[in-house]
Amino acid sequence: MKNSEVAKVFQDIADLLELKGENPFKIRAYQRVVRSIEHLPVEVEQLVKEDRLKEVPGVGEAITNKITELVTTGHLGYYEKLKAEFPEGLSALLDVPSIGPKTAMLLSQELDIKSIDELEAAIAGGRVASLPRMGDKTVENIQRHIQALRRKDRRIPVGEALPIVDEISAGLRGVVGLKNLMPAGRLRRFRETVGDIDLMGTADNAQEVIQTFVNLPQVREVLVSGVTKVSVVVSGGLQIDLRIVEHDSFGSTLQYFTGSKQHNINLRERAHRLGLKLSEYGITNLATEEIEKFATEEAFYERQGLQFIPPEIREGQQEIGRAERGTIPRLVELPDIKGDLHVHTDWSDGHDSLEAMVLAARALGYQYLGIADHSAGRGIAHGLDTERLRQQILEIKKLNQRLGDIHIFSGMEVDIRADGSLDMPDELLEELDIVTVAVHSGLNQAEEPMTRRIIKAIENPNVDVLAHPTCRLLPDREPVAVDMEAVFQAAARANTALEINAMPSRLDLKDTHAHRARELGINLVINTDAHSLEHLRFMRFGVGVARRGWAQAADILNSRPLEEVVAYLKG
DNA sequence: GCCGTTTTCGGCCCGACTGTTTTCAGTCG
Repeated sequence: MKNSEVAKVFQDIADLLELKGENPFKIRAYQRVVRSIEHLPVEVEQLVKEDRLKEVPGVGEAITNKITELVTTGHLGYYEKLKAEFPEGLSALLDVPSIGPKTAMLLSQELDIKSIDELEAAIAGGRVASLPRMGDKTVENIQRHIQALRRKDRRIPVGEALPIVDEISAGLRGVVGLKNLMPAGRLRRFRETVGDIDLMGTADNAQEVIQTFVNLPQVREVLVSGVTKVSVVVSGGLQIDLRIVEHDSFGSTLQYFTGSKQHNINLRERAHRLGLKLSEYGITNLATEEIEKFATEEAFYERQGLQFIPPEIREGQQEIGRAERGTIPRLVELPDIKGDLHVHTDWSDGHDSLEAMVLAARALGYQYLGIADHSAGRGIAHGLDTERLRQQILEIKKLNQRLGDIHIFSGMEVDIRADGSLDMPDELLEELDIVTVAVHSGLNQAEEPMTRRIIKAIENPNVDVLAHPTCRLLPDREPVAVDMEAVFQAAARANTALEINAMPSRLDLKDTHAHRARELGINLVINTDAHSLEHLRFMRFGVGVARRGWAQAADILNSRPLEEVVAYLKG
């Protein structure tokens, strides 16, 4: 049973306990476990086998027993019993913002409503407004939220959101006295998708910033406009909240709005034990009632005796304990990246020429670039056959002689066929500097053959890198069915590197996978898979994923200098 | 249901907003 399925069951349990009006702390305990499971680098099933569930934050004896029952029998008695107490589908009402457990139960008990459709019908019939504490405004509000939910409430990939922030920031650059403008929330933590954008900044004159902001050409609608906060919808339907705060409390405010929620809860619980109270305004000494303000996050963490915690790892897992002991590593950063080892050119389905891609990489300050056009099996992508690949190898040789200051690796993104064989003969692969392999077709294979297929490719001695290992596409296409733990074990044995594909729609490996691969000592490589010059800039998204997986520069193959990469590829 | 430099019981993060209220319940982030 997959972690996501286990997490779903416990999320359901939390929802049902809410409907039941259970002890809120018990509910929170379940919610905490859901978040822990979602961030787990290993499969829950494996932890059960090794009797290590207790190591997961928030998992105690009772939940250990429940998880064990669930993954070993595929069934959880407690959950089934709980479900039977409520009408099927009732918890779906909780998906509507402004409807919580109390309202959902009221609607269910008084009006026998158990779906969003039924709720809409009841509103239209005026039956909802007749309930106690249900005024016109409340009903209107619910209706609006249902419509928003129907219209489009999907999260967008971080790679689409960040360029919007860049544009907005550019538009606000002219405002005098505006400082510290930056995103908070999921975006700052580089979660792979975001629902809206939180922007924060400090200013001498908040009103001036807000006025400029609401008049930006991207702004389509202003939802709320207050003294220090404004919410707008930009073209494309994305909501952006901008908050302007005081310079001297920016640190604690930014920290608060960056989250994650679980990180902040853990931080506050700890602060409480130290006699302190944390809020977005600063740190209050509980004994003296005095409040201390913090202009920077660094100072905010330091006051609590903690090492600075990078936003990408603030997920309420191990990070606070590590910060206490001062053992948070220096995570990889964009400037550490010395090259890109997976780009396409117009030899296959890329937009730009080989030389143009090389020059663009050089302009980014890279020491090397790996060409990885498709193999012939990708007919639709003008994949290269053996003849054209030989020509390209020659072309790259000439270019390497002509340009002294950047090294070009000749390589290929070779298709892994359904049976695990490669779409290019081994003799030719031996001539290449770097061989990257990837699955592009037959994505619906069952887990067992798919796993065998990928492992067979990983174990080919000519293969250096497995690209976008799960083939998922954000926000819609699910990853292929594959036993990732088996893939990791095979990659570790064969010393094959695994790619973190930085394309915003891929981000594959994802954070938890990168974490696990790193634990096993597998080399990671962050590639853009660029199909045009502009795509080379996707690198920062891959770096974000690597950081979320706690990766250091030493874990990333393409953060090493040219000589070391050459040595690795020869080995 | 979890957890411990107040350790096996008694706590459990914090503040704001909204709407329906006349003192607060419910929801959210």
